[in-house]
Amino acid sequence: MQENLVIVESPAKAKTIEKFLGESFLVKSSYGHIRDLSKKNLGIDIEHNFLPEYIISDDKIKVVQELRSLVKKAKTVWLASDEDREGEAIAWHLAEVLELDPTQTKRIVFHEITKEAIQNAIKTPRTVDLNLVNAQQARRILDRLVGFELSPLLWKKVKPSLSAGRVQSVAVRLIVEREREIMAFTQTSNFRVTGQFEPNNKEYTLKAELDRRFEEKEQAHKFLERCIGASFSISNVDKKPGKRSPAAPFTTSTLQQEAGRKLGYSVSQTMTIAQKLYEAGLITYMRTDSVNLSDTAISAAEKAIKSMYGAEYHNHRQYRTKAKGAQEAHEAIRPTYMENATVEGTPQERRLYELIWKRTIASQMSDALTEKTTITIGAPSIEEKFVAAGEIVKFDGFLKVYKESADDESNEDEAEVLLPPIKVGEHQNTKEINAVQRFAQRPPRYAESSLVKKMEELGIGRPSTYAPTISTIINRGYVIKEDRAGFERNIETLTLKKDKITEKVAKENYGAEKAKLFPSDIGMLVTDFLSEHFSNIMNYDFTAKVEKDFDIIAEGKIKWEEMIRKFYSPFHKDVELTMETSTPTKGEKVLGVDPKTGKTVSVRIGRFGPIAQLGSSEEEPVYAGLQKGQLIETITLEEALKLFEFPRNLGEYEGKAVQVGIGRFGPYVKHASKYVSIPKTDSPSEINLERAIELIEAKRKADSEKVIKTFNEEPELQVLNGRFGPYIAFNGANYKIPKTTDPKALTLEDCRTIVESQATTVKAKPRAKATGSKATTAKAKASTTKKASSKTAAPKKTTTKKTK
DNA sequence: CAGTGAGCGAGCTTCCGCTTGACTT
Repeated sequence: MQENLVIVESPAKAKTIEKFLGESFLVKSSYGHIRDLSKKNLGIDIEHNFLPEYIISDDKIKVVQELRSLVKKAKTVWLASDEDREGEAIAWHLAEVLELDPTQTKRIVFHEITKEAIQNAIKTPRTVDLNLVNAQQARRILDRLVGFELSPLLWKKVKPSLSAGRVQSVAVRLIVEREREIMAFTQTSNFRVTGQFEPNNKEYTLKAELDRRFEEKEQAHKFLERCIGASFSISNVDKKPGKRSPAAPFTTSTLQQEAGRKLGYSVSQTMTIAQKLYEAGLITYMRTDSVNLSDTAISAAEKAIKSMYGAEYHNHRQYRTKAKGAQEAHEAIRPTYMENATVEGTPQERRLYELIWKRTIASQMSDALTEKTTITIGAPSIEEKFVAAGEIVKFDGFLKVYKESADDESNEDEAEVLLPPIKVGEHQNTKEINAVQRFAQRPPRYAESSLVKKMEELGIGRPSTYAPTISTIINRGYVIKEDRAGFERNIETLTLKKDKITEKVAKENYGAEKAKLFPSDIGMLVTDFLSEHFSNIMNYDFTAKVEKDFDIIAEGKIKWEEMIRKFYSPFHKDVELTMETSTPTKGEKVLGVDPKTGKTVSVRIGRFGPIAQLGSSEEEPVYAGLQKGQLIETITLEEALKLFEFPRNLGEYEGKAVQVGIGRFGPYVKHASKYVSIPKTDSPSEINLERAIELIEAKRKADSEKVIKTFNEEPELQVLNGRFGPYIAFNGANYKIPKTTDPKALTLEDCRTIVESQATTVKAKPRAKATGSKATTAKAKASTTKKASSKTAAPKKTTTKKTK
């Protein structure tokens, strides 16, 4: 019987810590917060000094029950939640619920999971810091007040089920404002001049850029004219040493950014994979804002670097966290064992692990040493100079392992350029000089990861909420994550070659977006509404300001109720005033008059999204939904009028009408009550009958090929041809067919084997029907289903989670 | 992987931060 009960936040952590403590210690987890404000109402009694009503969360009732009985048996209870505001509150709630005296109960903390750190912590316990707890209560209550007073306002004035909050509303604002910057951006261009030079013996070619750009084509042309016959020579050669230093180890935010840029993972994907690595004991905790590495980690990294790369590659470094509002309860995200450059696991897990390993190791490596060479080329008759710049790496240092990537993908000149040995004064012949039109870059749209970066900069949100916040603003329909096709533009080029100037126009694609965040109409409308009435909360530094107050509460200098009162009185007045005075808004905008019918054309937000309306509401108006990518803010009268052209009648095919329409999933052709999507390459307003028939026939063909195989003995099982290739459909779930297998040759027995082998890994949710019991007995018989039992079995069983 | 419009009204929606599973809608 253990006489000590230690409670931590995470079960994985509990497992590791238990190993470090003696036999007399039992380590359990609270699984995060165990209580929260009641959700049935506000959960705060405003009349009674903001008295919070805490209740045990539904999913924590069992946890609390177990802890209660363990507490009874234990002599000493140790509250070992994280050392930050939230962790302190968890400890306090535990003390309250488990009926422990918070002024007596032992509270311990550690920042790294090592035997030494934990034993040290046990030696130096303190009690719960009630001031810090109060700071957390203030944080929690403020967020509830803001969220639960603003959201109903939106239901009333804009649309039901919407939401607003200190974090999400500001995140949406960032995206809305960026979009408006892009709308306001006017494209400018200039002419960039580059020259290729070579000496008389043609030993090398030098590529150099002119030190000025020209606004107008005529200027560039005149410059090229001046170059004809000019006598160029090397006027200067300059060499300078440079260096580059590695980036700090990963925090949640930087891991999300790099995994997004380098591996293409979404923020939530990254977190799910990291969670797996953490649970397997391969990395430290993945929700952290700290760049700190423990002493043991630093020396393990040193050992690994010296043995793998040599002593000259090692450089001891200590990093400081600079993120706003960082609480540093954990270490940076790093491998548990530095000597393991790779681990076992799924390809995704392996790649993320390697990224973490490289980043951590590189952070303890030497600077890269470089040499920058700048060569200047000029002619007596020409004022401007050509400059060739090159950089070579003299010592690669940390670059041997890791290079950070940038948000904008436009650094294609990063490649190492080795410049030839060159003498000052050497004559250069002009091989070719080009003046190429260059367009200024518009501001970039946010990707998930760059939004997280921005939020962290502003101190909005925490490592545990970045991913959920992005899901929220997408689920509420404020923001859309998608790809958009680019546009085409002309690029003018002037070329001087053999004393002749020629002009050329080339086409260039630009502005294509991949997995970027776009604001929706509702996102823009809500942002404007909130900004108008609650500018303080929508301010980018609102969180930073209240954080300062929370810190003062944590120091015990003011009471949390006072701080909340000061915030709430004016805030609540604004809410009431807005509720009474502001008129409900659907973002309606009149675009003009339809020249054909003389009726008014307007756009607004309808029940199912943005719509265009032809005619006033009294006279049975015609509606048309806006298309993907169209916004109320920017749609023109002409674009709106086009929407009313649908559905278009193209004529008849096989005696039945052929129509073109635009639906929820984009443009489609309708024929004999069947629908065929129109591909992006076709324009729905220009498509003709002939082409439509082509699409109908193509769809028929695809449909006829859809069913590859069926079996009489088992009608529920089918081999089908889908978007991603052939697959097996069985009982409402789908199973992939190995690439090496010919789907046509599959027998029913083969199919059953495939279904069975994937039943546990891919499909964790087969339809729970009467067949369910049959399926499980079948599984129980099969010998390959160890995984199944551990996954479907109740978690209380200590079936080993070893899968490899 | 499937699918292609919008009446009426009652009842419900919602926050941020800690943590993992559960498994239908």
